[in-house]
Amino acid sequence: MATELTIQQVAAATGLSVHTLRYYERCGLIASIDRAASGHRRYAADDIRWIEFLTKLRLTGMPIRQMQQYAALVRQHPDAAFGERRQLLIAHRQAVLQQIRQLEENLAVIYWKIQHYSKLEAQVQTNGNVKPSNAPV
Amino acid sequence: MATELTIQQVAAATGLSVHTLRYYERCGLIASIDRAASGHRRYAADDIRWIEFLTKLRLTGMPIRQMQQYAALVRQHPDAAFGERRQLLIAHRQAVLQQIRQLEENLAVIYWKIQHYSKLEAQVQTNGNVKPSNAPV
DNA sequence: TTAAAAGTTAGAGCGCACTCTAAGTCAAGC
DNA sequence: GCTTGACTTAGAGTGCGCTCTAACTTTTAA
Repeated sequence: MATELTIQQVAAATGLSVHTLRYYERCGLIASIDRAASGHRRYAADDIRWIEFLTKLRLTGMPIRQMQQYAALVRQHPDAAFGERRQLLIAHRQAVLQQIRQLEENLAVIYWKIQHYSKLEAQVQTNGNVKPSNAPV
Repeated sequence: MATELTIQQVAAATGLSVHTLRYYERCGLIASIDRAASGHRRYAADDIRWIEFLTKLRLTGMPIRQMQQYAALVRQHPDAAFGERRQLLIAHRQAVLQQIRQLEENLAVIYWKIQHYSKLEAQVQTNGNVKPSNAPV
């Protein structure tokens, strides 16, 4: 096929480093990549798509271990085990939703604190100082 | 004051381990905690509130380094430097909002994939197999 | 009074996810 | 032909954020 990319091109395309690409292959996240006669890796379009999906799992906080499980399912049963794969993704989706909820909860406190500082600053502008407080600042 | 807690009580209250509490103090995230005559730490209510805020920063992904900067500002200028502290939190808020956006973007792909697996499974139910595809699975 | 539990410190160790190095092979341009 | 840069491997190193250990002291409950 015409579109066979070198490792460096794949790095540029996916945002991963060449080191990380080799690391992912070594630890089983990526199946063995085709080689040129020289032994150099030649990535196919499918490989790129798989790597792009992997990075989405990573960016949503899935640990390498779990990605390895998922990758193993895909590799061992390319045309089956959809139920298992789906279950794994559903569990992950739950984790991500939970993570977003937690971020939003804590973010609310940060919003509050920023506003609080605005008020204190305004006090400094008018009074020259702030009245003592025992609240954590 | 009546409400002076031991390190273990604070661990239970905040969800941090006693190790982490000592570590946070050692690296300057928490100012020196009062000691009993024995040398044992005695945490005041204010300390707990500060630690709770710290954990919100951590849980939203703020690195220890940045928390140290923030803690230093609070410690060095307890009744001033509101502008600087506010700027730091505003920058962090931006980072968190960005993080949430990214999670949501990638989550959409995971949703799609789950649905895709549902369809493939349905195909297996009716056809006994799936038609070959060159899309990454 | 004494055993067990909880506290202290300095410093070592760990798990994760990369990230880099060394020593060598291969490819592309002058 | 030769240099420069990209590629290969196995394995070592890094940074982060804890987490644990060893050796010791203090508190608590039986």
